[in-house]
Amino acid sequence: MKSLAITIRDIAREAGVSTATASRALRRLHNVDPATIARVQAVAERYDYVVSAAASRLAGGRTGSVAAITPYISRWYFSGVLSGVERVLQQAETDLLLLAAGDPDRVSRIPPIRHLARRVDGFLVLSLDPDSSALGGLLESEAPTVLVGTKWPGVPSVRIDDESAARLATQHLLNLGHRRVGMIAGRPGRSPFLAERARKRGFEAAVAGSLAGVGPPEVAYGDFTVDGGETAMNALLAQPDPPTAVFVMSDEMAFGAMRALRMHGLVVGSDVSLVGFDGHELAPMLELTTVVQPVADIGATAARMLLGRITDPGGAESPEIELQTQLVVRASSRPPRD
Amino acid sequence: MKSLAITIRDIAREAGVSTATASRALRRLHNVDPATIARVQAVAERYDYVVSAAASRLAGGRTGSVAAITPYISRWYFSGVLSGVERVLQQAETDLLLLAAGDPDRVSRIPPIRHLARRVDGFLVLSLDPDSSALGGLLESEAPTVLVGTKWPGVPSVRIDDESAARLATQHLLNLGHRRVGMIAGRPGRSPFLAERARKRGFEAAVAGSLAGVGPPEVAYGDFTVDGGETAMNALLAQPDPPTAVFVMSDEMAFGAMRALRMHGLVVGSDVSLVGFDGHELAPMLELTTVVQPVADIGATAARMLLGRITDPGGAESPEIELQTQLVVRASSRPPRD
DNA sequence: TTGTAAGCGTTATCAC
DNA sequence: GTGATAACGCTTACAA
Repeated sequence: MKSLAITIRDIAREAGVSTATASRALRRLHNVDPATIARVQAVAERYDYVVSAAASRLAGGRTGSVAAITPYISRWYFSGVLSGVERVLQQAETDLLLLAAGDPDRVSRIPPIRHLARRVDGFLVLSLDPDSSALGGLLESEAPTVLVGTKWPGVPSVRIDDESAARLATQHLLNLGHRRVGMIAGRPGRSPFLAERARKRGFEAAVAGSLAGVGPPEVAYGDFTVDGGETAMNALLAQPDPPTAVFVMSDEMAFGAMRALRMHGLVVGSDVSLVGFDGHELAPMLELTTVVQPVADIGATAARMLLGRITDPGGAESPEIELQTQLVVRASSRPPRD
Repeated sequence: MKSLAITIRDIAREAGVSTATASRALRRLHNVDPATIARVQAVAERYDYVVSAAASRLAGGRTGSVAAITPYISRWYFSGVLSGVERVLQQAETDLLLLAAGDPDRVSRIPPIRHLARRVDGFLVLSLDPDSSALGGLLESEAPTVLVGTKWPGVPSVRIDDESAARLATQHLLNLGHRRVGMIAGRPGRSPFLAERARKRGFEAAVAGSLAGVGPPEVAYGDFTVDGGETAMNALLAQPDPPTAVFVMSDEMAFGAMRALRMHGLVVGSDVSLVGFDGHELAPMLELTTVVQPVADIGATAARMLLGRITDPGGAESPEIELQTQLVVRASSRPPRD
């Protein structure tokens, strides 16, 4: 398969410079005559030439791509973040390598970082903690990395303040007058996701700081799925003294909880109040009160940060950016019956 | 930056063979002594060695990655398909390059195929027709390609039978006794998506073939979004003689339509019947009758086909695989009032 | 079946 | 500011 592709040599020859200069000009290095840059760029443009990432990488340059490591692809939060990531990378002409790690509780399916590091210029890690066995070596490798939805000392990150968002959401239920509030979280025990742990803390802090008379909260688990949310709500309703209001850690679980309530002949908002978390497209239509988080922005911001780290690894700072959330109140949360 | 990475030379030396043999052994070529293969593989394993994709590509080998070109990332259908794609590719130790093309009506954001072809071993194209300007050159390039959700002469593809699925869904409404049936499609005019055009045909065929007394169908457009579905339903209700049943081309639009009906004080299923298309997780909870399509399977199948084409380009056949759909009837579709 | 050696297309080093 | 030229790590004729 003879390669008919044109190479940097062709460009160099056509522009009347050496390949070395052509290479520099194409990368717009600073120690090149602006006139030369212009000429080379023009030729490249004319021939519709782009450097071979493989050759560039091999010679010690960039790969022109970054890897996003995510536990899931199709869940609402993750696909939303990835969408934002993609938009920014595309503009920067950087390729996106998608790696689905699968549930962190299960065996990881991610190839070792040191292998990947040869293929990409940097890493975007969604929700997974960098010390996770799935990410073995990420912290040691000096590869530019940005965390999304979690944080880690010395590593730049983009997230929301899950703890205070959860506290506010729960507080909203307490303010309405509810005294038996429950929670639907992802999974029992210590969650592998920092965000989930933070939301748990926020919920507990709100309950602990509330007026006297608030009973110990019931907690159920829905694994962040619709069906799981339904099961969890059923579990809560099976309690001797079920909560009149429930903080649910994701909108999708909240939708499932709504279904459970309906199956029990209960009316959302009247019999049991619900507050979700996410800002899912269907939240308005299902009248779900929820904490809206800017998923696409989160992804876009993280991607921009990563690109910055890649071009300027000197920036020793590791900012931890926190984006804003907003509690949007709808009919699913109302004062208790009595 | 001295590379501390171990190379094929190290492996070759350690195994007592030449780099050429090591290269062959690592790829398990057939003209290598099985004993040699075993020995080399063992050494590679021990040193945790993997070939450099960049070097391999440069030397004429595989890149070990494929590109998925998709209009959207976060919409239900696409994220579901991608999820299936990813699962298969991961097992095959093949990387996934994600390229979001954006809406085909708008200006394309995809880098020219001939550039991409240097970075990947093959293409997976979701929903976009290969003659789309966004995909300029894909058909000419001899790169292995598999289409998803569309088809094209001479190119292998994986899809469902959108036309007959739509016809069956519409027929279901007619069988219930509805005589004024409408449709909510994506966009007016000729859709850039073959699937949408096929669903339109299916709907029209059902209506055309129905008993006398069925009026000319009303059609509205919802751009495949929840909000769009709501707007479209409102448009249908504004007609002098609104339909009593509507075939909606996607579940998300159907959810929006439900919301519109509710806003008008109408009851889904009693006042107006609805049939969606997709099999969205929330369809059961919203009692939506819908055509369920196996999105993850579609992606997985396509990925497997592509991997096959890559390893064996000889397979001159271009199969057009059709996966099965299923009409799941729920409370949103019932006989008309009268 | 295995070895030798010539690239693959770029970047980095070191002169000029 | 620019030009030679040696890598970079691998695959693949061609030989043996």
